[in-house]
Parts: sequence; structure tokens; C-alpha cells
Amino acid sequence: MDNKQISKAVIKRLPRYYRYLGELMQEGVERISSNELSEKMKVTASQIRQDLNNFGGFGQQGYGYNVSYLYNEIAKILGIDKQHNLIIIGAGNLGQAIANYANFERRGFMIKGMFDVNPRLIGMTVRGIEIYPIEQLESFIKENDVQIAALTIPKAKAEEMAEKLVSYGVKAIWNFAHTDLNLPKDVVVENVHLSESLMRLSYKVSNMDTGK
Amino acid sequence: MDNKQISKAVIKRLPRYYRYLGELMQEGVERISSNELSEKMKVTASQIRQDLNNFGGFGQQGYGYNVSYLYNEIAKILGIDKQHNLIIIGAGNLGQAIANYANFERRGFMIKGMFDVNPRLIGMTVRGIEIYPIEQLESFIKENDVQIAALTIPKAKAEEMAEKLVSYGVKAIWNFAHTDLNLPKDVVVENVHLSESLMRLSYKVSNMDTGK
DNA sequence: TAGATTGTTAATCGATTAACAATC
DNA sequence: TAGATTGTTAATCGATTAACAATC
Repeated sequence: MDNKQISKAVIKRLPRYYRYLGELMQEGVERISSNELSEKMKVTASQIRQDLNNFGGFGQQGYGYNVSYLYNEIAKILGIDKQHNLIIIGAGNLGQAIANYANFERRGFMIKGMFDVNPRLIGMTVRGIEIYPIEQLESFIKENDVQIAALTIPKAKAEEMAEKLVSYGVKAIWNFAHTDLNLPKDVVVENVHLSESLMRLSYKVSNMDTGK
Repeated sequence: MDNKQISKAVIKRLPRYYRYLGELMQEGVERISSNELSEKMKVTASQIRQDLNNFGGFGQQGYGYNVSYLYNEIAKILGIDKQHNLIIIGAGNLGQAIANYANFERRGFMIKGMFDVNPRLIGMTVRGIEIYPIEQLESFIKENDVQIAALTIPKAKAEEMAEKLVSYGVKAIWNFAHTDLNLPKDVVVENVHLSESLMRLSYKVSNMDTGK
């Protein structure tokens, strides 16, 4: 719809704005200036104004930003004002941890089912979400209009499974497998590489400034 | 030790280099040029050479890089050649998922124990890792030389718990709680905000180029 | 109206890419 | 030695910050 290309750095910050605005709403705060918000979030006020102005003028001179209005506008930008149907591939601890996080539903992510190869898990439910055998994947995706699949299986099978999911109509993959997926470029991939995150932590611990 | 400040962008890429070099080693590849690696990883060869040269000349003109040498050097930079003692706070699905990921141990991260407030979990083990009551936290951290704590508890208690951990001597927090932690700046924090990751995915799905 | 604060342009800073001399 | 490829400097690109006119 929009034609201006928004930079990755801006997109990365949007969910954090959303989180802070949600907290402000809960505290009953009605309006906030870029300056106040910048102090809370520890970023520059200039960056906040620049970021938001990528999407339109949400503020008002002399007043600031209306918290709940801005909150809702960011939700629209992020697309979390609409429902997304999601399945989880791999019903191990990580898959179950995701299934158990009820807040995703409040953001419009409906977890329709989980899938696993382990016959002992089939038929079990996690917070009311049923675990199905892989054999039913194709029909399930088509019948439930599934757009997103969370991939929480070992990396050895991840690429193959991702390709299968795409061929069945999945448009986006939330990839927890420790590997990069090579998929057609109209398929969206968001990686969560926990081992890389832990290594970055290790770097920071190991190379901490001992001065000061 | 080193004084030149390495940029965050470089650090972020290091674990990925490490992963690719590990795979090359497994395939028995002995040497690789920045150009070959750049094609595999889909980054520019120039970036690879620039990144690595932040830490020293690991390559050789006319030859390229020795895979296993470079692999080991990156491990040293990341600090994963040394052992790190780790505990997990919160023995729910996410905590257990981390405990179950055996590969962390191969990278030197020894999971010494898990902690939870739920009395029904106390005494249970996950892959040989025992779940202890929170009351034993302080003594356990001191006795086991724990440097890193993975925080997989709800955000309401996260800040308070993080402060406790720091006061007991923990130097780094791997934060899975959906909140920012405000800790002294000599404490390392690495955030894994899954809900933000999912929102970024949502943005990409919602704003995909329909052209082409 | 005067004060406050945005929206937006310009200046600065940092990161990426290109180019090539050094050297194995 | 000639060819290959790094290490490194210079050029480009993009992102952040500063500044201020517009305006509520």
C-alpha cells in the first residue's frame, strides 16, 4: 500500500514503542511528549519523532502524542490489529512454551494447533491447543487459513519442513531452528537463534570493560 | 585487554560466522576465501574481511582463511572457549527448553541448576539438571561460581529477581521476560523478547511487497 | 497570544562497500 | 615468478542526532 521503504532499524524499534505505550496506557497516562518518552526508553527524542514520522504525523505541536491513539496506530502498522492464524511445528518444550504464552492471542495471533512426529504426543493438548500428527499438516493448513508457522524442530529437518510448509501455503516462518532457511523471497522469515544470542552474551561478559 | 572498540554490528555477526565455519569443518573443508564464504552466507566479501580484521589478520594472502583456525579464533573472541556457569530462573516450558538444549554445553555453558517458586517442581530434574527452591539461590550462586542467569519468569517479577541475582554476584542476565531491566551498567544483559520478534514477523507479513 | 512541542531539514556520525597495494 | 586473495584505505551509503521553523 505505502510506497516509501521503511528501514529495518525503524521496524525493529516499533514493538518496543508499542510495549512502552501499552504500559503508559495501563498507568492511565493520556499524553506524552517525545522528550518524556525518550527519557523512559533511553533513546533520543529526535529518534522517536523521526521514527514515527515515517508513518505519518501522529503528534500535535505543543501537545505531544496521545498515548492510546499512538498505541493503536502502531498496532495497525505492525499488523497486529488483524488476526493471524499460527501453527507450531514441534511440540517439545519450546513449542509448548510458545503455546503457553497466552498474550500472543491478545495481539491477534491465534494458535490453531501444534504438530509433532512423536506418536506419544499426538492428541495431547497444551492450554487447549491440540497436538496433531504431521500427516494432517497439509489439510490443516488449508482448512484453517494458516499464515504463520513457528518452527521449533532440530535444524536437521528444518529446511525440508519449511519448504513443505511453504508448498502448503504458509506465508511466514518464525524460525527457532539453528540454521538459515533458504526460501523463496516472497516468504517471510523471522529468525530466533538462541545459541547466537547466548554467544553474544558470552562476548559481552568476556570483553567487559574492567575499568570505571 | 584489547582497547579498540568493536562495533555492535560486528559482534552481532560473529556467531553466524562461527556457525558457518562449524558446518564447513564438519564437511571437511580446510580453507575458504572471503569470496566463497560471502556467497554461502549472502553477505559481501568485503564485510567479512573488515569484520575479521577488527580482531587481527586471520587470513593469508593468496590462500584465504584456514577454516578450523578461524573457527577457534572466533570461539576465543566470543569467550566460548572458556567455561561459563549458568542457572535458569523459572522452570516452566521455556526454562526447560533451554535446559534441554544440550548443545549449550558444547559451547562451554554449564547449566548448574534451575530455580522455581512452584513447590511441585522442586526436586525434579530435566536432563539431569535439578530444580531448586528460590530460597537456595544465594548460597547456590556463591558455591557454584555462577556468572550467567537465564531469566524465564513473568515480567512482573523480573526486575526484582534480576536485582537479587546481581546482588548475589551474577554478572550477566539472559533476559526472556518481556520487559527491559534497569541494572548497573557493569551487569551484562542480553534480551530475547519473543513477543517483539513475533510483531516484527507480523509487520513483514502485513507489509509485504505484493509487486514483482 | 505565548509557550510548548512537533515535523522536518541539515549536519554528523557510523557502517558498508569498493578498490587496490601488499604479500603469500 | 605469477596468480590469488588478504588487509586496509578511501568512497559511499544509511542512520542518528541536532536544530529550528511551523503550528497547535
